Amino acid sequence: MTAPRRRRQPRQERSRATVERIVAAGRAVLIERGTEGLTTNHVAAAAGISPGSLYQYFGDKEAILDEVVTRYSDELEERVTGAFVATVAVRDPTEAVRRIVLALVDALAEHPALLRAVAQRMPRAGDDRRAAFARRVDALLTSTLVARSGGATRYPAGTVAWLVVRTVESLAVGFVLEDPPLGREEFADEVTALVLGYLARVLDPAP
Amino acid sequence: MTAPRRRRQPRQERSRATVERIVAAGRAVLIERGTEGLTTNHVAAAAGISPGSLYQYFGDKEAILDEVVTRYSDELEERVTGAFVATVAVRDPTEAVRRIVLALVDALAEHPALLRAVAQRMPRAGDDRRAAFARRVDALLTSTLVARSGGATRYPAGTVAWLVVRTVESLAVGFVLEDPPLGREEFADEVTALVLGYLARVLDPAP
DNA sequence: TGCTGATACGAGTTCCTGCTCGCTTTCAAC
DNA sequence: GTTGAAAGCGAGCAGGAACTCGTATCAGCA
Repeated sequence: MTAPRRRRQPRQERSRATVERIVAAGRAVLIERGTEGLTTNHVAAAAGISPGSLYQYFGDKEAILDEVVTRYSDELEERVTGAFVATVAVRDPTEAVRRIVLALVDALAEHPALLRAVAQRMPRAGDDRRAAFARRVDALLTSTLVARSGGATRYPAGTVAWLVVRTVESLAVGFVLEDPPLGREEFADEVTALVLGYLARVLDPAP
Repeated sequence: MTAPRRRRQPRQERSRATVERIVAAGRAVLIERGTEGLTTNHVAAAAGISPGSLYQYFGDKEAILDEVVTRYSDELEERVTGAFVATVAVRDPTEAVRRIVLALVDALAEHPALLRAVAQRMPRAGDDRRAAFARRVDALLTSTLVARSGGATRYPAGTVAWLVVRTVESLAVGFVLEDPPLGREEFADEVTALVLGYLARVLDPAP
């Protein structure tokens, strides 16, 4: 049996605030000290709380990290989704893709340290969170593709979406975390060219 | 002062073999138990050696991991370079790119566990190894691009190489580590289409 | 106001890690 | 055969991590 992720449901307002403080502290420690420096004592100290209190609400250290990552993922997803939505009215595909790419880059660039910490966790096999996240974005893109192309695709849209999403994601992450040889605008232009070049080739019924 | 990476130069044949056993054991433990399970005791046990003997040749645990990662990187680089070389004679760009992609995927797929362990280390900021590796592949691609295009590029070849290399690399890693919705051959075709679509668009002097 | 369960505390327990050091064994050179 | 440096050993040390538990405080209610 694994430890319970949550020990107690906070009932009073006070304890709900404590949970928030713990999560915020976890995020802060992750940003300041990285994955290595994320110890329960550090988190407790940063939250202005005793180590024991952590375990009132979280089964173990991992559960805290999980919560932090989940919220961060949700935040990112919200912004990306927002960019998609804000873009449905944009006729020009180039402009649409460009905007989405920029939204992603900007979202990621807000907390490079957090992104780095999360990226380190990402490649885990059984990580449902990342998989679920990617799948939702896949679905988003898939439906967009189908809508824009009128359903006339040579390949299953899911496959195309998988490639495009991972391409854009990893390029954006790389752009934020490494020091790339191009600027933000230029990056967006290039990625847009990359994506559209591929989509044009793949979506057109007649190659 | 940081610990010395190597303590003693092995003089006798016996000790040189010990170093090899340590590195091999480190690799094996990394594959079997992942980054978490890579403890000095485990490595020593796997090498059939006492913990103390590790420190005759390696300054600390990190130095062992470094050596394992270095050798793995070298191995990968060699195979990728080999694919590039074996491909210079191939006229058809589609076929050339396809072969290189397949070589990369196959190389990565040989030890998914090792790849996962290494990928986890990768996103570290100050990691020179990965940066150096990527830079060498960049250079390789850059020169290939310049050679094939006759020097007539709209963009600095280095920028193009950065994008292409990171795209292919991360797609290949994703293909091996996640469970992707396409097979090996199909994957190679799609990545080739993606890359060539971009290169065609970017390299042609007249769009 | 006094009672009760929820909340918070934090020193302490347990465990396991990386690493050391004094000793023993091996072996090449003389 | 002798010898001394190289190689190897492995119990054990120091440290720090995650986590516990007996105690104290607090908020809301009769």
